[in-house]
Amino acid sequence: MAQAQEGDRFEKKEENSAPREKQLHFIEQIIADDEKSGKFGGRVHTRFPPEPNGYLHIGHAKSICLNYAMATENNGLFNLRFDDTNPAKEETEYVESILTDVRWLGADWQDRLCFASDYFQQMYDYAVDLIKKGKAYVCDMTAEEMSAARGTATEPGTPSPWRDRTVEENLDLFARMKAGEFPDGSKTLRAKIDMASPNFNMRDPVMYRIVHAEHHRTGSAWKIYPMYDWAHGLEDSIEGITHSICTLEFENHRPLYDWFLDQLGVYHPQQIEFARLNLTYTVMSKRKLLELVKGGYVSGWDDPRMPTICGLRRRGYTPESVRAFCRAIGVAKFNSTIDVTVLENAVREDLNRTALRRMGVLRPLKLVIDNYPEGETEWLDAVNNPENPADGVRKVPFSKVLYIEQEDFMEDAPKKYFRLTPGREVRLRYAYFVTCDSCVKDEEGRVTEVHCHYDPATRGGDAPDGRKVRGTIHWVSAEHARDAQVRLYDRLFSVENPDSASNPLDYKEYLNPESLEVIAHAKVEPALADGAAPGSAHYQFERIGYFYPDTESTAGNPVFNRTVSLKDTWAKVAQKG
RNA sequence: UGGGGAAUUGUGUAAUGGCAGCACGAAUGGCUCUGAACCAUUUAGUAGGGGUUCGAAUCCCUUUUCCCCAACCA
Repeated sequence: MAQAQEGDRFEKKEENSAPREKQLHFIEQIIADDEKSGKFGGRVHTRFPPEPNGYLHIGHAKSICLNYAMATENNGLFNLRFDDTNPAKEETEYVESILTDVRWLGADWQDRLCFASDYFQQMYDYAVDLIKKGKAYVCDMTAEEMSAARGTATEPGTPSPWRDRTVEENLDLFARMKAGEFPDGSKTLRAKIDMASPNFNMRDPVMYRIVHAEHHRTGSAWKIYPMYDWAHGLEDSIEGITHSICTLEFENHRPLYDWFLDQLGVYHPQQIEFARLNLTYTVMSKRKLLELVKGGYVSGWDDPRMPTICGLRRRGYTPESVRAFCRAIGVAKFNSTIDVTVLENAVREDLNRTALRRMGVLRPLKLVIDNYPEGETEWLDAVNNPENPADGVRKVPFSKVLYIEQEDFMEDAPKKYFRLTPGREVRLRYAYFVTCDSCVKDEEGRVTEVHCHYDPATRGGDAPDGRKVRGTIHWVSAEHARDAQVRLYDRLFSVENPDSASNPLDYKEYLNPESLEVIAHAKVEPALADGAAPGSAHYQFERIGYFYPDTESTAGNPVFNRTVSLKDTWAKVAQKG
């Protein structure tokens, strides 16, 4: 290697070792470049454009977070816009839910709540303009005829017999379409582009169709409705959007997006496509989610097993955790599938910092402390959140008879089992050290009761002589325990990708029959029952997992949804044998 | 059999001709009044083949695989 070249390399190295800017993903890079070149006058304005025909899911969250982040990180603006151009599928119910979900996620559209339907007149005027330019025509073909004339991948389509109508005739017909003179499906307005284009989207695409239906906002004012390709670029243009971010399947549509805006000579935003989110063990298409709801496979859009925003919310996911997840998965053009454990870890990380610790026993087993005074109750201090001392301490009642978790006792325990087993001393969290003496069994050999004795000197959970115990278990005083229903959720599907070709059956065949387990009578400490109102707090049931009061929960009838379990190293050890 | 995209450790994502890095997972150890959290260490990658170059994940050629497109849906 020559000296000079060594020198070059060294300089490069110096450059690289300088403190580097945050690494940008490809959309951030495009925006940074545009700001540098002054392409949009340094402006950044994004939007999230849902069609109100279903509930938002985690995939939409990726898009919302992306668009909102691009705006806020660049001192820009973010619009929420309903793409309500198809009255047949859209409903106010969906508008309401979308508003709630976007707000919950924390994306703030300020005063820019937009509706495509507000632009219908303007779009109509633009269409008239296009007709006058000889770039659009009214076509009388039926949908079937049009499909047959579209051609194939290798052969061009055949031009519509109506393609060369005069401007006057087109203007007249289009006005009469608008006036409602023609039945559904009898005529369309089409762009006159290129029937031989290798891109089907350019083979004279439909701009307007006739639909005599009630629109959720404009009522029966309109008899014609714009198609997506025609409408979307106009919506972006009208709102002054700079970067129109959408998913990969619209890549083929970009030439058309550009064509319409160019023909009109109006303000022209830039469409950028990224890969939509796929998650293991679930489905993400609106059609399939709708089917799960309508078919009663789940309890509703907000069933905590659903990947919908409202389902995640009801399950106990926080907006912070969903945002952190969206940040973690990145943005690219590669069609990837994210392991659902990434989502689970995101909520664990957030809830570990913030959730209030409580004790609850899912599968109760009676523990009797033989040497503890009958009828006595002590109120012991328990830390609310060791990750945040400011959350303080609460009192937990302790007495002679307790409930512990069935799996925290084993009569014949393997060596690595640190919990209760005859002869072993463990700590009752925040209470006392107890040593197991014996157990009582029923006729079938099931353990019904465990007996132990305690060391009064270990009150609060510390041994004055400094002796250690390997295991600490949670408990609830039997006398003070309150009943709660606990719902344990598992993945909705039993295979990683219910949609994949490697799983040839209908996706519903792969529904996980054990995705919901209801525990009718869990035993929880009083503070949990008192804090069981919906939305009151996120909890960690110590050593078990994170739980969140269900929307049906009341103080008198507590219901907790398990958001996610704690990581369980012991389960792995036990499984290995 | 046309057009448009894409391929980097198990997963996801950087490196824009110059040390293949980061996160998550996993494994191991430490710590611990949660077998959690936390800390430390380890693990493992440029789809294949050619070429250009002092030097290629990056540029060129070629092969393979995957995704999207022929709704009056978005």
